[in-house]
Order: sequence, then C-alpha cells, then structure tokens
Amino acid sequence: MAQKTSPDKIFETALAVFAKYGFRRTRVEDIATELDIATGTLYRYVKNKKDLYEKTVMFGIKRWQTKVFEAIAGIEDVTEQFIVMAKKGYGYLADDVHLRQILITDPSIFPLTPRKVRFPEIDIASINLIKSILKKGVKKKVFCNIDINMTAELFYSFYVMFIIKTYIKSDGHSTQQMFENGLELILNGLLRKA
Amino acid sequence: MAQKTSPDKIFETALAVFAKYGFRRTRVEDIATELDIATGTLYRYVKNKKDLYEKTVMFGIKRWQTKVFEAIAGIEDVTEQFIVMAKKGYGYLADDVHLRQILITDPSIFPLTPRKVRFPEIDIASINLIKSILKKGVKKKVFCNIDINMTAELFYSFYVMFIIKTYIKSDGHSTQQMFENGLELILNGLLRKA
DNA sequence: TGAAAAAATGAATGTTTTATTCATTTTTTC
DNA sequence: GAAAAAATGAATAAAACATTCATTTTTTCA
Repeated sequence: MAQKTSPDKIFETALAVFAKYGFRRTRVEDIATELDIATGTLYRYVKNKKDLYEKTVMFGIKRWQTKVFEAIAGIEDVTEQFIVMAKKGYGYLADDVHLRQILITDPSIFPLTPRKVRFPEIDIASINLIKSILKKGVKKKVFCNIDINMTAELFYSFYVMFIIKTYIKSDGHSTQQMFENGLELILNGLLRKA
Repeated sequence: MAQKTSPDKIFETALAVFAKYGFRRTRVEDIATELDIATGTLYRYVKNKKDLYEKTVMFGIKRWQTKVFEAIAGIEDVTEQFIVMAKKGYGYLADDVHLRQILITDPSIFPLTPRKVRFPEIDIASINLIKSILKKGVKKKVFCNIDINMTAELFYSFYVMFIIKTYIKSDGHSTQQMFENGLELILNGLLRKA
C-alpha cells in the first residue's frame, strides 16, 4: 500500500467536517477519525488546527477556481468567456455544498462589514481573472471603454453578494434567477452599442 | 416586567440548541445566549449541564405525550382510540423536528442494542397508555384475548422502530406509508373476527 | 416610598476537553 | 535487510468550558 493518506484526501474530508460543525465545534480528532488515521498523522501535513482550516479552505477555493479557468480556457469570444466565467463559477459553487457552507458561514472570508479579510488571495485571484477578461473585451472593442479595475471589483462584489444571498433565502424569486438577471444587466451595460 | 425567563422558555430553547449541535457540542453559554440571559441564571433552574439536558428532553417528551392524551381523551370507540393514539402520536413527533432529532440521535434514549436506557419514564408512560387502550378493547370484546403486557411492548417496539426508521431513509416507500401499513396489519390482528 | 426578598449578573475558579508533541512502532524503499 | 519515511497514540501543555458566588438589579408588598 502507498501512503495511508494524501493531502487531497485530508482536505476533502476536512472540508466536509468543518462545513458540518464549523471551526470551533470540530475537533482535530473528528477529522482524523473520519479519515481513519491517528491524530498525530495530521500534523505531518499541517502546523496546527488553524493551519489545517486555512489549507482546507484554500484547497476548496483553488479547486473551484481551477474549474472556472478550465471552463473558459478554450473560448475565443470575450462576451461568451465573460458569461461562462460568471455562470459556471456560480454553478460550480452551488454544487459544492461544503465549500459554500464554509464561505457563507465564516465571516472572515467574505465580511459584510469592512474588516480584515482572512484569505485575500481568494479575492485577488478572482478579481484578476475578471480583470483579464474585461481587458481583453475593451481591447477588442467588444466592451465599452470602462475603468477596468473599478469594474472588476464592482462585478466581484456583485458575485460575492450572491454567494451570501444564497443563504439569506429570498422570497419569491430564486437566487439563481436574480443572479442571472443582474448578470444580464451588467453584460448589457458592458457591451458597446453597435 | 415579570421574570426575565421561565422554565418553559428555557427548555423550548434548549431543545432547539441541543437538537442543532448535540449534547457535547453545545455549550451552556450557547443556550444562555439564545435566551438572552446570563449563564449563571440558567443554574437557578437546573443543577448542571446534564440536568439541563435531561429536563429538556423530558419537557419535549411530556409535551408530546400530553398532546396524544388530549387527542384520545374524548373518544369512546376503542378501535378509533387505538388508531388515533398511533397516528397522532406519530404525526406530532414528525412535526416536532427538534425533539425528533434528539430522540433519533441520542442512543441512550432508544438504544438499538440492549443497554441501560437513560429515560425509562418515557417508555413506561407510553407503554402504560398502550396497555390501557388494549385492556379496554379486550374487556369490551372488541380486541382478541391477547396478552396485554406483551402486546403493548410489542406495539411500542414497532412504534420506536419507526421513530428511528425516519432517519434511516428508506428507498421507495415513505416511512409514513410503511408505518400506516404496519399499523393496519396490527390492528387487523387485534380485532376480533365477527 | 423604601426595605426585604427574589432574580439576574458575569468575572473568577477549577475541571474537562482538546490541541499538540514526540518517543516508539510500522511500513516502505531500494 | 538496513535506512528512510510514515504512522501511531500516550503524554503533556494549552484552551475551552462548566460552575460558583459576591455583587447588582429588579420586584414585591407594607
């Protein structure tokens, strides 16, 4: 038998356990037990509980971001690239219930009021992706001549709002519906009128 | 203002919190916070955390049993009384998600393997109710001349099995359906043939 | 109103739980 | 089969938690 466990397996399991109980209520032992390994073994992969949590969150996010990158990789048309980035990104997250639970629950990831953010890399990576698409669109004169930095951040806020909104349970309209509606509006504003 | 809180309010809240996190993962402070009172105040009503839990469970059960008693109170016909006891009892429990969560999760309430039961009063009260209905039915010659004690325990086991079964998630048939099916069978066996 | 009784508070304390380490054992590598 | 890597879990340190109680606040009732 190869190694009894692997980083991927550890973080996948930890994601589920942290999602179920939250950081405070999960014991390191809970995760070890779920993995069927000794507690000490976990410490060969992480420095401490906090580190385990952070690596776990980053694992989830990275996996999500990778999927989005792959989804837009082959696409030539900027407009479509923008749409796919937005819709698939949203869809993949909706599917990953554990990651979503954590993103929604942990106020240090997407704070509702301004304060220190725990994982700035997440925002940077996502905003950069948006920027690169916007830049391409502006250059190709498909999008209006917008302020790329500001628009990227604006769009990212819109995105995050919907991640959190999922939890707030809107009445009447489904969040999915509202998201697509807002997306259309933004895209419309973005496109150069012929 | 009258007292800031009351036993009923405390146990109602505690029921929800214990149901959400389980005994180990809930802190006494969690319940106090939810009630918007200080931790120390709780100790005016209960001896310790274990006592709080036990009183909470008993509060939930008592409320359930009272509802069942009230539901059958005015009924004359034994057969109908039996049916109402069984169906309403099951229905009330299905509605009380917090109580059900605790009954299903805590193995010391309805153990699947023989061991010391934590709340014997629960079983005694329920079995006694069943016995009293059976006794009346036999006396009135509506039910067959069964062994009342044994049949009461048998029926109670059937009942408990379905409380737990709810959790096991059967495929195909709904638990509700299966319960009513079994109930019909038992009732049929119980009734004297004309 | 105001003095006694009842209720509520939350900081302080001691116990329990939990995180973390590391000497030892087991498994893998070559 | 010897060295290196991985895994273990009992032991220890650190943190979380339950519980107490001296003090404050609120209610009661003359």
